Amino acid sequence: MPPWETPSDQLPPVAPVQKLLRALADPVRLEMVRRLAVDPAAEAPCSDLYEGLNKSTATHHFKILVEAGVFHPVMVGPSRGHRLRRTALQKAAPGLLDALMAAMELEG
Amino acid sequence: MPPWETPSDQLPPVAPVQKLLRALADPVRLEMVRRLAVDPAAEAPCSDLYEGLNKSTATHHFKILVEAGVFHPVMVGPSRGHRLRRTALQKAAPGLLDALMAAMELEG
DNA sequence: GGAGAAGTACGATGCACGTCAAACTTGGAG
DNA sequence: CTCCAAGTTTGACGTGCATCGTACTTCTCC
Repeated sequence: MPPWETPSDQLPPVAPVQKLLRALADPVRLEMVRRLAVDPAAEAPCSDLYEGLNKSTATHHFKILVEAGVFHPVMVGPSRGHRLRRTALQKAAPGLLDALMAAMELEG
Repeated sequence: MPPWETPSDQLPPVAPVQKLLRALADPVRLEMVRRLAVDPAAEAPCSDLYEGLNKSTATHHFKILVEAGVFHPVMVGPSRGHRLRRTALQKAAPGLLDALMAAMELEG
């Protein structure tokens, strides 16, 4: 079964804090997360999450975010895409995502 | 004027989120922060913040944390040490430190 | 079925960074 | 003053990782 068909209640666990931080501590990935975080649906096709970047580089970053449990691969219409695992993240690191978004908001 | 005499209201600004995350996304440094975070005084001599690590490596990590605005160099009795800049952090990234500590608590 | 778009897989490359050892600095204790 | 403990500085080394180009897969649409 391809990853984008995995039911939401059987997703792999979110990674430990340390790995989570490493996943978020890259400008490209942080921007990817931000874009999904401000999206009401919290999901978007791959190409909506980056710009001016080689496709293979983008895939690399997606992989890291998925393995950290931040993203979950989904189908968005005809294209592949990713969904932000809000509730899982909130459970594993309560308030972390909110804090990051707030901080990014503060500094523009 | 040596850095440990800088008055608390003239400390350099906390780094932008991205740099903050990079500073925290290392197991050694995260542990250093945790130790100060659980300390009521929020300060300790250098040697209390690490173990089994070369001194120069520790200095290297301290430098990164100071430059990110997480630590502030102070004198702790006769030795040098560091203080966790709680309020500055709370202002720059509200809830971030709490979220991290909570997450670490959750996973033991 | 064929063509093209959208992602993925795989190597290669270059730089950042975590680590250490050794030499230097500084503050206290005797 | 001398010695020692505690940190810092500097230089070297190895690994991890972000990036890219190219080749491959897989989907959609005609």
